[in-house]
Amino acid sequence: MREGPDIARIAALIGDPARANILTALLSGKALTATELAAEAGVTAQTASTHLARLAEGGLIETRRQGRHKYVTLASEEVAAVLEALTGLAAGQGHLRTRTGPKDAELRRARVCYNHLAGDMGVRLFESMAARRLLEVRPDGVTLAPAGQDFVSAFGIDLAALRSHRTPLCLPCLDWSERRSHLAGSLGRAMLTRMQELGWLRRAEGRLIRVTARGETDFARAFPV
Amino acid sequence: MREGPDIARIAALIGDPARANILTALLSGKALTATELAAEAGVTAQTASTHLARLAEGGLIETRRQGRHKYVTLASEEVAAVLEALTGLAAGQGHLRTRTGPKDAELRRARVCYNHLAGDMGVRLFESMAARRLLEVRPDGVTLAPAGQDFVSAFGIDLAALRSHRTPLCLPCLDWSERRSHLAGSLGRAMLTRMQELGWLRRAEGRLIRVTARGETDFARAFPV
DNA sequence: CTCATCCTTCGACCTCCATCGAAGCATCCG
DNA sequence: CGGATGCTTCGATGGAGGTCGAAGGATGAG
Repeated sequence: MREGPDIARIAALIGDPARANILTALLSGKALTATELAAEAGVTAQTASTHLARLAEGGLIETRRQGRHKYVTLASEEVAAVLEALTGLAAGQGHLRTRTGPKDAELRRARVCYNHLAGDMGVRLFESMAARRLLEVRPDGVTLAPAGQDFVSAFGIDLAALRSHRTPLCLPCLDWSERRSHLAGSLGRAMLTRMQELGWLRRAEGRLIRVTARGETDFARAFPV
Repeated sequence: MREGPDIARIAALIGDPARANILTALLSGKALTATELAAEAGVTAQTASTHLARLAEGGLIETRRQGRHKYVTLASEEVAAVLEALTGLAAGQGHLRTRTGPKDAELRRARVCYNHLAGDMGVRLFESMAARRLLEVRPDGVTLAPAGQDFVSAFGIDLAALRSHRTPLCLPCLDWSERRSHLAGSLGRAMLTRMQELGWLRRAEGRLIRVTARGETDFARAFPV
């Protein structure tokens, strides 16, 4: 018997293939219904129901009832961090469950990581803003510099509204495909949705993102390397 | 059936209490023998043997035979990162396996995280060096600045010897107790052992570290905030 | 060589739990 | 009010795997 937090309890929850599929699907940040998750995990609605009950009791997901639907999201960014760390370790071992299809290349390029932009594009955005001193990167975290506030507002984001939330504005998030940081936090979320508004990106199935032709050129101009 | 890395396989390995105990014990960075780990996990030698075989086959640990002893270490820093992330999540939920003894406060103060200094002291060291520009902290990683090279050499560390290893020199590592970064990588390891040579620290049982009186004052002088 | 220590393999037991069929609620629609 | 959809609970089944006793190598000590 050792002291310390009970990591086995949490790891065992993630350790079932059906539940791991559910959690991975939720990494997209979208709130999914129970039946959608059942299909995603490849099990019937009954088994998915018991899995969701377990995950909720274990504090990994949060559920919210709306009419006769049950919407499910990850409970916190920390849960997402654990999942990304696990994904990174599994990917590093080269143990893929199925052979890597053409989707994987797209997934490495641009994808959604708990509601913010990840992959190659996410890293480019983060590093471009850091290099131009729009973001202050310090060991204890990332903050938005004064010049960055002007930049972000000009980009079409309502900073005051973001600050009214309790969630932190800027957070770094380590990428499993690029092994470099990208921008998380409420600002990361807002920038992703803003890019969709601008018609730069379109969400495909799962956490995949498709970049439009205009998005390609405008992104390169707005976030030079 | 989803694409992507197989995180369930790894999570299931961590998800057994006995194996989780073994892995947590290995977070100290020390190479432990199979029987020591069996005692640590609270199981007999036979069951520990099968667990170790599974963990090795899953790529989480590495073993090395020396005489009739079998020494076990974690396979990589990435494995340690996953374990620390899980520990952080579990600690955040307040789900402790046993009640927090007086040891916990000491553990938060100074401990060993896969062979480098973590806890409050680890964070202080990292931030002191970053503030004095001895470390260059950038979004894609941490490097040792020229001034930092002189500092580290004066501290009594053979940089050339460290560079000859394949492992990276500097790595940031997120702390579960402090939620801030501290210094990992081969330099982090070297600094920990150097502090032990200087008589600043003494290793207690597990991953706990005791700070000597001289270490207290000398550390504050060498790494001011 | 002989004994002790460390570790592994084998076999048997037993518990846990993922899964699905069937039925039961709750909600929305017409 | 029915009928349909989304979700949950119950019960039975089956399989996976954690556990330990017993026995068998392998290594080192005397």
